[in-house]
Amino acid sequence: MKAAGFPPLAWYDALLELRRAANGLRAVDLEERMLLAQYSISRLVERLERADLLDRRPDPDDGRGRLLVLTQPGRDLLQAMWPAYAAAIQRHLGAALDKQEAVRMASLLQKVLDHGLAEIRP
Amino acid sequence: MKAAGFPPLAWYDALLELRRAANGLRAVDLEERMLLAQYSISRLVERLERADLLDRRPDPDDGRGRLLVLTQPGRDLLQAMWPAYAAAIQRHLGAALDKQEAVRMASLLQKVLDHGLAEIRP
DNA sequence: TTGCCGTCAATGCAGCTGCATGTAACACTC
DNA sequence: GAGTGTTACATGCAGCTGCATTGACGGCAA
Repeated sequence: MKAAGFPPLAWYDALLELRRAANGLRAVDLEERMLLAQYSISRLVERLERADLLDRRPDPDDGRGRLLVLTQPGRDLLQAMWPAYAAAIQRHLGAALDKQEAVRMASLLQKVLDHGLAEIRP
Repeated sequence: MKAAGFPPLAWYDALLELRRAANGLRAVDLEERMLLAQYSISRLVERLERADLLDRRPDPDDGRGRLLVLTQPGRDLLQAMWPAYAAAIQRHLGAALDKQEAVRMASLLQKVLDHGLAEIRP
């Protein structure tokens, strides 16, 4: 799935969410949007910061929180990544299932997902 | 999916394959049976050996190969693991999909899998 | 025999997950 | 305002993946 030489897909996801939220996100918001565990977000953010793709600054409204904000390199990378990923997704999934099959697959996976979430947050 | 306090599912798989092959397997055979990458097998085996679940001995017929053989603790663990995993699988998948849905899901996943393999081993 | 190539396996590096636990800041109650 | 509980985030530990490279051996052809 991963386009060689490019950062992981999760990085793309995270950067995308940050770009959508013009004023930065708190980690907890990113967690919700990405459906990742708290510690996964924490470490993902750590790597992204190390790669200079985002800034992690204190939240003025909540001393516990951190505001995550895209850096310019983050924006640039986001721009550069999309074409490669679109092609990979098409290659690996698009080519395997036709439209109707993809819809069925999505609906089945959604059922599993709902079930899983129901168990996690009852 | 993981039953708390038990080793990972992959360990169970590996031990099971070893038990099936009465005279031990070479790593390359385990690789084929588990559909894991060469380095994944190598490291999985390393951990299993460290946990004293298998022995890794030189293959008399091929100086490059290693023969993987279950130890007694390996056999015992295998015995102990099954009930817990069966329950977990039922809980997470069995309860989410009815029989017909499960069959559809399996067939769709198989298509994706076939497609992926076709690309990897053309 | 020697030389080359392919095969079997190990390993460094980096990203990711889950579990458990720790720390700091907030919020609510008495 | 102190005590108690909750929330936001970080982190140690261990298992796992993928990529790239290496080392050792086997097989074969010149």
